[in-house]
Amino acid sequence: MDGGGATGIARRRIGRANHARILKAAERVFAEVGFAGASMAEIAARAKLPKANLHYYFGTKEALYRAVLNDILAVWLGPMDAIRPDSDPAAALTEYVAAKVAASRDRPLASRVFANEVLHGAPQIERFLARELRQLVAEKAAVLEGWIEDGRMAPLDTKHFFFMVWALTQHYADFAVQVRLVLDKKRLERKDWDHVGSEVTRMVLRVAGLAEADRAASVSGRRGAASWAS
Amino acid sequence: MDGGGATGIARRRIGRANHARILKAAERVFAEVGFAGASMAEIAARAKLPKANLHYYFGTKEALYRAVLNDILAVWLGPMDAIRPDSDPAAALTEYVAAKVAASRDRPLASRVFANEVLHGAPQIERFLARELRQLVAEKAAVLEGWIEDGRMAPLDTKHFFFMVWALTQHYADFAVQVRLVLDKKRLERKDWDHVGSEVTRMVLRVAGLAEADRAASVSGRRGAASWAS
DNA sequence: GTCTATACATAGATAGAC
DNA sequence: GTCTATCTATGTATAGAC
Repeated sequence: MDGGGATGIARRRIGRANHARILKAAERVFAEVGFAGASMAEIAARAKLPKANLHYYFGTKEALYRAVLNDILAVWLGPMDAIRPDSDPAAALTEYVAAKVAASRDRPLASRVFANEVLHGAPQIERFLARELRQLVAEKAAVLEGWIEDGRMAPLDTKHFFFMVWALTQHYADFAVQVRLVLDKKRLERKDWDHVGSEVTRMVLRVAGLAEADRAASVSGRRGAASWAS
Repeated sequence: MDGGGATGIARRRIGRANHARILKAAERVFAEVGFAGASMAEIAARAKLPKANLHYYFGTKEALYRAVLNDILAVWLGPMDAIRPDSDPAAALTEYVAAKVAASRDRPLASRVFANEVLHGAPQIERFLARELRQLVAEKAAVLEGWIEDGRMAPLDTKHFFFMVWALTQHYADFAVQVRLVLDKKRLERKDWDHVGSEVTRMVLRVAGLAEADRAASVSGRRGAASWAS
């Protein structure tokens, strides 16, 4: 990591800037054509840097790809923080879905890189999925199970419930072209994304037995608050 | 397409067998590593045929890929036939979901090839998505809208409802590795797939306001049959 | 730290004997 | 119709001047 003639400070500042530029360009290219389809030359062109610089900073194409994935994984699980034992179920799920939809809207490239990796067998993140993700899902699924036992949420398989939320929300990033073509839109505008957010939220809340209609019924006394507990 | 010395019949029989072997091997390789990652040499090895034969039958890698996609598209939309105006909504949706889950279970490779294609911008099937798929969804969405108007189904955005069913069911083929690792299973057995089927069906019916609990409530008189129509 | 030139491997595709 | 040998392009990675 050392060499050159500039001072350490200047070197690091330039280094960080280039590092970030390369990561950004790489995320775009990996998202567009996948790991196998991406070429270092294309990434270098997007980053407006010579090809050799990429190898100077990251060594190999695989190492660069892992760096991109690493950036993604940290961001990817953040929204799950909304699920806590003391949260109001409807509010927590609404917040979780909103955060996941926002992620698909604001970082579709990250979603596609992740999807491509898993689609092809997760060769680079298998351990992450088997450990961190598995552990996190186990924890959050336990929270939902607590809510279900307390009659605060409709009974369901909590792990498959998470699969549903992921599938639904990430679909709008990963299958964006299909969504766009079926809806016959040039691109999704802000209002379209707001609509996606409200529709997905509605679906998730209905699955959890927490939709407006259900809650209204509950409030009006037609269905007791603990009616799911039976 | 003509040459050789064998009779037309024998030639075609051998030709068809090889044709099918190549398509099968190609589907597997394209599913595993994507279009860009697939090599004609690898596909030839899986089909146990010399590389040159692939070019003899299909010309180019892209043409072979299109042939694989073509086989998939026909199968892919079949399940939508279950959605008809005169169907019972709950029965039709149950049948539709069951067929889509069965497709993910029985033809996961086909699902992954399709997912990979769409994920990377659908360069080969853009026209199909913009025409056939768009038209089909418009038709079937209209059927659901009819059910909603008649108070036979909860109100929702019907096109996004289809996105939900696709996302949910195809998730189990496309993200199979993640599902397997999170659930800590070596592989999904028959009973696991049955469980997936019942959970996904339950979720979809709840979204449509047609779940057991809702229907029971409806029968017991706590909620009128037309309560969704308001 | 940066960049040009290049080594070496593998890709898709085809020629031409059988 | 089948298959071996080969052409040409492109890919990753690195050497070495600056």
